[in-house]
Amino acid sequence: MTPANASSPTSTEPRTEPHIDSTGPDGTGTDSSAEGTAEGIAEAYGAAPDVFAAGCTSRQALEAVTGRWGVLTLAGLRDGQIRFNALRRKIDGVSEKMLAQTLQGLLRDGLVTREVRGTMPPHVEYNLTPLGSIVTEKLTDLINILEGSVDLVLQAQAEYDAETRG
Amino acid sequence: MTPANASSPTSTEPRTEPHIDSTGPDGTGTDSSAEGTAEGIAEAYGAAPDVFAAGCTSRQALEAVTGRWGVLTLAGLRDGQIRFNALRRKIDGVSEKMLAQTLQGLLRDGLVTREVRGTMPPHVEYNLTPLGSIVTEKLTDLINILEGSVDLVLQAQAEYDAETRG
DNA sequence: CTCTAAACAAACTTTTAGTAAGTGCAATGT
DNA sequence: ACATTGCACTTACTAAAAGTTTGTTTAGAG
Repeated sequence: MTPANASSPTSTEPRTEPHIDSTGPDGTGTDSSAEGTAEGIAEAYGAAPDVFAAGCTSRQALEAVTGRWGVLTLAGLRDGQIRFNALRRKIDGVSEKMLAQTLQGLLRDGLVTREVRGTMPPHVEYNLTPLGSIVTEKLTDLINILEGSVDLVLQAQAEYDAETRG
Repeated sequence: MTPANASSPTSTEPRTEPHIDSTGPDGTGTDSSAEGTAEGIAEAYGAAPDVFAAGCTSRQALEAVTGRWGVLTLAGLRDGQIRFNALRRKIDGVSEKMLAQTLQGLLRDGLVTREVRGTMPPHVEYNLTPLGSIVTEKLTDLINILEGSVDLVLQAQAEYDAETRG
């Protein structure tokens, strides 16, 4: 019943779509990435985007944002532009690969910008786009709530563990 | 330099901590889950929680919330209590295992409640806790932004793909 | 009686994340 | 002078998640 979705484009992985170019070799067709999926088609015809639908662009974006390192990456950019390795040092635990991949995903969805400065001692600055800023504002709210609720969370965890292990 | 963290407690996986019970066999010690980590200790001494720190409880909670299915699960609960399979049908693409795991993680962190009704044709209702409601509010804002920005995202994706594949 | 549905649990496979190492070049350290 | 370090990545390889399938228990429908 559940349609076996062969390609599972998840979170931060740079999504290289199958790209069914039905417009011919000249490639002048408007190329919306979710082409072929039911939601992609519905979207193209003006249907309301729905995150609960697996193929919806909004869900793809959500996955880029809320993937393992998405939130932290965006939060790391909230104080203005920052270089790759500075961001890496800021986010405790990210590997270079994951940060690069996450940034590429956010870049693709138009949430961050990338600016290459000096040619040779590589200097690259990342920053938020207007969309990225709005999204990051909400994420910052979320982070503040969670940081302010550690006591509550810790208590809930203790209770849960006591019940579970009993 | 980067300390190789052996145990990586991630997102939705029901975290069964090593549980270093230094209080003896009676186990009366207050058991805050991040015990042993630098951030856990700092937290216990009243330091401000920081999501950027790998061992912080707030980050654990963030990972439970923003994990692959966390946001969608919480969003699925925003209209009030709902049964397991109803939630599963609502969230296109979740497997039973993942939904159960995600719910357990959110349950442990005190974001959702679980209520077992009739004993035998299993009837279980899930709902948000006050904390979960606040968090879900912010997530709903985020979702609305993303659903309202599909055109922008689609455009950014097209541009990115054109540049990348060029 | 057989079948379905609910809410999971356990075993197994596939996908994704993390680790380690390599790249090219310049500024520092010894 | 010569090795080392830092920058911003990429590519192969390995560990850890997510996903799939099957099984469980018990009531009610047909």
